[in-house]
Amino acid sequence: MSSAPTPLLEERLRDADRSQNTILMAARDEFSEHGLGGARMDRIAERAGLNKRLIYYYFEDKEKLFQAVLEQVYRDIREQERELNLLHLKPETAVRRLVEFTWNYYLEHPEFLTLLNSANLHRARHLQQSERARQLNSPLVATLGEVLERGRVEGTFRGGIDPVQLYVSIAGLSYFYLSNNHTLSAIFGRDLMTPKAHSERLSHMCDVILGYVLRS
Amino acid sequence: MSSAPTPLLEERLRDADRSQNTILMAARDEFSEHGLGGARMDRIAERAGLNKRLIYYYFEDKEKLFQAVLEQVYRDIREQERELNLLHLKPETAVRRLVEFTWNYYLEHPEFLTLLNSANLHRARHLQQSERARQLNSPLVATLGEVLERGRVEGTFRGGIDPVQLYVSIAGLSYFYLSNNHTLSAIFGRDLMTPKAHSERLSHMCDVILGYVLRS
DNA sequence: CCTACGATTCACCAGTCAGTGAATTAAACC
DNA sequence: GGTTTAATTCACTGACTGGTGAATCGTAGG
Repeated sequence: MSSAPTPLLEERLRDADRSQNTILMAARDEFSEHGLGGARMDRIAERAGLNKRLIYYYFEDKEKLFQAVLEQVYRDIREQERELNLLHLKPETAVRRLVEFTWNYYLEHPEFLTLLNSANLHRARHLQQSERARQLNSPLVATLGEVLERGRVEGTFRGGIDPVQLYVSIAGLSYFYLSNNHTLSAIFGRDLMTPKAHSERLSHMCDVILGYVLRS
Repeated sequence: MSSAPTPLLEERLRDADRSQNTILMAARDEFSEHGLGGARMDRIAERAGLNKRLIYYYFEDKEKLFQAVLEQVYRDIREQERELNLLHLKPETAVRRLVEFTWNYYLEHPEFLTLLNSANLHRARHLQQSERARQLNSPLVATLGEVLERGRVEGTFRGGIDPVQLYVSIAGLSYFYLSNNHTLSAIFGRDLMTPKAHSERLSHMCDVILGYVLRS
């Protein structure tokens, strides 16, 4: 945004872009840890190391800030999904890679899961207002659809698979395990977050999804 | 709890059991709509039509009230799962029935999903303190384990299936679709809550799960 | 060097929130 | 009918909480 000389080592004391980003990251952490209702604006300011007034200066209010956080995290995951280049892979490899990527992404970004939960608790009204969110996500389904079609023509995949259903299933298998790992661990009396448990889960999910997609 | 004459038509003005239950139901609705952080004790009292002081009289504080709500909803779903009598069914029918039951239960009890999300946001600390929760849930895994073993012996099921993994997958396929339906609908620009979409989802999930469980 | 404007701080508020001490009232028991 | 105990109401509080008006300060451009 600024056309300033942007010194690489010498940091400016005042930098609007940097401050906005710092706030956004602090807000993402606060919202993901406490939910929209439990998040505190004072705590976000403290996390960011910036004055609370700045949050309102840049993001208007708590709701708009939450919306900005949501847009940012969606942008990030879709960006990384695009970099998978599923179209250049053998269909079977492409599906497996999507399963693995989804699992690893959720594992490394637990904040994404809780933020989505908060968004859904509020009926995703923060996304409905945002045109951007929809545009960001349609390419994924299109790509998956092409992969499925290619696999069908090739003879390895069964026909008639709805890419949306499949994507929801792939995401759901990872999401539920990781997002609900605390209740599940408590309920089943078994730690689901050990490296061993993780690799077992990933292998189970690949079995389930590929078993469904592949022609038998 | 009370050994009172419990008149069937003539309602007593004061009834501890009834009040506790009324509070519990009001709290369940409030927590499920707003999350633990967003829930308001005054609103719970208002929903229950009882004085707020009564909540503290019976449930001590907000945290303990939330814990009581969680225990109650878990008791309800496990009770209904037990009534499925999976052990008296053909293994394939049993698994299909569990998938259908899970789907329908989540569909009819959206509050269950949001409550679990809240519980997980708080790392399920409300359940860890509760011995009861663990005891309520172990029978299900045991039952599912027996069904899988019976199917394997019978020759229709593949071997080596972990009942916990399978249960998490069955639950996850329904959970993610329903719990995140608002973001998913917004993102994919497609209403996931029509009757047609529902029956398509159920049929897809049965394909995925039975395709995995059955020997091919 | 100065100036204009955007970035940041400060002090503050009105309303909200979880939680409580003490008074009051219904009902169970004798 | 009286008494005791449990259920319920009432009136409050102190700590927060989201949000803001106005002052101050850094810095880019002239």
